[in-house]
Amino acid sequence: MIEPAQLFKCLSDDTRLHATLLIYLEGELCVCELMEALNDSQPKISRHLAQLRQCGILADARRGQWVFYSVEKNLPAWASEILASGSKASEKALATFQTNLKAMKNRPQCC
Amino acid sequence: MIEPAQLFKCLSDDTRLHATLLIYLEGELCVCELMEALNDSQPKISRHLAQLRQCGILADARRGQWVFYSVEKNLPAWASEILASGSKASEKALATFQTNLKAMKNRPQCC
DNA sequence: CATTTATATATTAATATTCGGATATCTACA
DNA sequence: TGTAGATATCCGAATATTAATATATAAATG
Repeated sequence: MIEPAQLFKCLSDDTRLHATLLIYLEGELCVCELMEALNDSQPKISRHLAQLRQCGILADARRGQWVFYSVEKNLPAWASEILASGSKASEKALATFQTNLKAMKNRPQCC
Repeated sequence: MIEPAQLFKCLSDDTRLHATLLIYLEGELCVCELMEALNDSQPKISRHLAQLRQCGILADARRGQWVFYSVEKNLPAWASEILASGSKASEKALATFQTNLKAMKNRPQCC
């Protein structure tokens, strides 16, 4: 089970914070979508997602070529509350990332 | 104004997390009370409190020999929500710290 | 004043984190 | 097979964080 300080540490880096919150809002995203939305390199995104998975915050599921990340279903209530509060706090940045997502060509889920 | 990732970084260390939440619950605590409650050294407690103050999470007020720390009044709503969720998550540890506090002899506020 | 108590800060050494670039793995499909 | 696309991991360098120890400041007290 995840400890409070561990969750906070995971969310203390902008790449991890924004990836987590965007996935929280969108339900499920793959690495290439996050690269596009956050405008970051593949190894950087992948490395941070691995950390979030290892801490039990995100779950991954491979479907074909893609690996989709979603928020771990069994997250404790307090952790979900923190994601909700964080989403409110990062509203503006998240809106930009969602705009980037919508502008993305050839998104995997469309196919 | 404090940024989400910055708040999370402040709360990602157990000393800072526990000090912040205990102050959040108790209203106001001085360094020597936190030393007793968290069972940590004076320089360690003081250094972490300074960091929390610099980030705008805590406010300090000297009264006589003692410096009392409290949660910054103008904290945004999302930040207060995170403290509330964190308190729930750390309920057990906080109960222990409160027990330590009650057992402390010569607490400054009593005088 | 001199001393004591409370708190803050500086220094140093150990450890941790982060990123970029290179490379490896895995899947789909010709 | 073999090639391409998507993702993961490894490595080294730069930077940041942390704790412990020592020292400094500030207020109370005799």
